[in-house]
Amino acid sequence: MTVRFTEVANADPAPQCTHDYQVSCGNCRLNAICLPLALKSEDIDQLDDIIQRGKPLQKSQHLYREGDDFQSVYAVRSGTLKAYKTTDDGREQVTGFYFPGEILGMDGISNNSHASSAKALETSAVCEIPFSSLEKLSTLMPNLQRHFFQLMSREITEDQMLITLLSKNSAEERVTALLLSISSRNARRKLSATQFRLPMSRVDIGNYLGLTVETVSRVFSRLQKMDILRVDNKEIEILDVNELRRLADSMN
Amino acid sequence: MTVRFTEVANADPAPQCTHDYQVSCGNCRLNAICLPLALKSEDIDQLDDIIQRGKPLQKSQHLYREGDDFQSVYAVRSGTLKAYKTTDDGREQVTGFYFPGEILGMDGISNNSHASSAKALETSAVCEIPFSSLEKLSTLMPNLQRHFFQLMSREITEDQMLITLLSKNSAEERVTALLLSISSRNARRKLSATQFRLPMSRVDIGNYLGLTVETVSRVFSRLQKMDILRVDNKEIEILDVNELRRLADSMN
DNA sequence: CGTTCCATTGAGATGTGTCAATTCAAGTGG
DNA sequence: CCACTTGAATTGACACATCTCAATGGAACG
Repeated sequence: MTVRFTEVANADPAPQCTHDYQVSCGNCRLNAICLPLALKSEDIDQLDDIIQRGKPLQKSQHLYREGDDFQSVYAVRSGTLKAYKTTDDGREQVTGFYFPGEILGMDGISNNSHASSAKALETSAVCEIPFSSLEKLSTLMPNLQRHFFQLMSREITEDQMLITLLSKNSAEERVTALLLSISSRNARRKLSATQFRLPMSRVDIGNYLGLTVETVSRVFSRLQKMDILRVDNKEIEILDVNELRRLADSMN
Repeated sequence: MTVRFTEVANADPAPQCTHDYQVSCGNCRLNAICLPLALKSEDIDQLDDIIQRGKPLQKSQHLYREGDDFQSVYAVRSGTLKAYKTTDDGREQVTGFYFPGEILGMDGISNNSHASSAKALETSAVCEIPFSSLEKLSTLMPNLQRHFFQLMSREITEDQMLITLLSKNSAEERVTALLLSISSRNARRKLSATQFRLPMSRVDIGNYLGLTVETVSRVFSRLQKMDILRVDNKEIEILDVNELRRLADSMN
C-alpha cells in the first residue's frame, strides 16, 4: 500500500517552471532567509548586480569539487545539495545538506580552495556569488559584512551541534535530530513541517550521521513501529512531533 | 620511574614573567600565526589600538559562558583554553582546544551571544578584540576583513575534520589524530613536536573525541606498549611519528 | 597524612557494525 | 507490455569495539 505525498513535497519552486526565472534578489521568495536579509533596497540592487544565476544542476552533478579554486559562494535557489569531503583512504564524509535559501561554499575561503565537494541531490538551481565582489561590496556595506560574518558563524555553530550529536548521541537520537532539522527548515520556507520527501538517500543520511545504512533503516522501522513516523521510502510523515522531540532531545 | 619534560613543555611564555607584558602586536612573538598576519605595519598599529590585553585567567576560570552577550573575540597569548557546550541534559561537549596564537569566540557572532563557554585549562592570558571595532576596522582594511573571513573559514574546516573523525574513525585513530594536531600546533610555535605536556585532562580528551575516559586511557596504554608513545600522566613523548601518522591516517 | 581528583586496569554488557539474503522501485531493451 | 537489470532499502544473525561498572593506584594539595 503506497501512499504518495508528492503534491505537498513538490510544493518547492521546481526547476521546470524556468519561464519564471528569478532575476532579482528583491523579488525572490527566499530573500527573507538568504543573503539580502537586513539590507536596504538600494543595497539589494547592488548585491543583485554581482550575483550570477546559473543554469540548473542535474541530479548528481557537482557544483564544485574538493580542491577546486575557490571563486564563489552559492545560495540554493531550488533543489537540495550535499557537501562532502573525501578522506585519505577514499571514503566520503557528508558534512551538510543545503536547502533553498541556504548558503554553501564558505569553507573554501580559508585556503582559496574548496575544502569539500558539493553535489546536487536532485535537479537544483543556485545563485553564484563571486567572493571577491562580495568582499569589495562588504567594505562598502557594513550590514553586508556583518551579515556574512553571521552566516559563517552560524555554519560554525551548526557544525558544533553536529559534533555534539556524533559524539554523544545514539543512532535513534541522531536520526530524529536530522528529521527535526529538516522539518524546521521546511517550516521556515512555509512548507509542511510534518510531511516531506527526503532528498537524500539512506546512505547519505547514515554517512552524515556517522551510522551505517542498516542502522538508519532499522531506526526508521522502529520509529514507524512506535507510530511516531510514517515512512514510505523517501516520503516521511511525522505522526507524533512531541514524541519525536523527546527522543531527539536526549537519553531517556 | 617518573621522567619530567617540564623544561621543554613550559618553554611557552609563562604568565609569571609579567614584567615583560606584551604591549603591542608588532613585537608579539605570536604575530606570525595570529591576527596581524598579512597586515602592513601601520595597519598593525591601528589593530593594536583596539586590542585590550587583560589580566591572566587562572586555571578553570571562564573567559565567557554560553549565553553571554557577545562583545569580543579573543586571541590566546599564553596557556590553553577549551571551548565547550552544555547539552540540554546537562552534559558537556568539548568543541575545541585553543593554544597560543589561536582565536576563539567566533561562534558568538551569529546570535550576538556566545554559543559555547570557554574555560582556561591552565593559567592563561588572552588578548581581547572588541568585535564592533574589528568590524569597523575591517571595512577600512580589506586585508583584515579577508584575514578574518579566512579565520572563520578555517574554524569551519577544522570542525568538519572533527566531524569526519567522530563519524568514521576508531578510538585509536581519534586519539592519534589529536596528538598529531597538538604536535603540529606546537611546531608552529617553534616548540618541540615530539615532547609536550597535555594541558587537558583525559576526561576532556575523551569528551572532545566522543570517547569515555577509560577508552582514552586504554589507547594511551596500547600506544605505549607498541613503543609509539611514552606516556607519563600528561607528559607525552612521541617515539615513532611515522607509525603514529600511519595509525591516524586510517583503517589498517 | 588524609582527602580529593585523576588515571589506569579489568570484567562484563550492549549498541552498532559487518555480512548476507531478500524485497522493492525504476528503468531499459526486446 | 513483459523480462531483465540495476541500485536502494529492509531485515536477520552474528561479531566486536566501545561503554558501563567497579576496583585500584598515584599525584596534588591542604
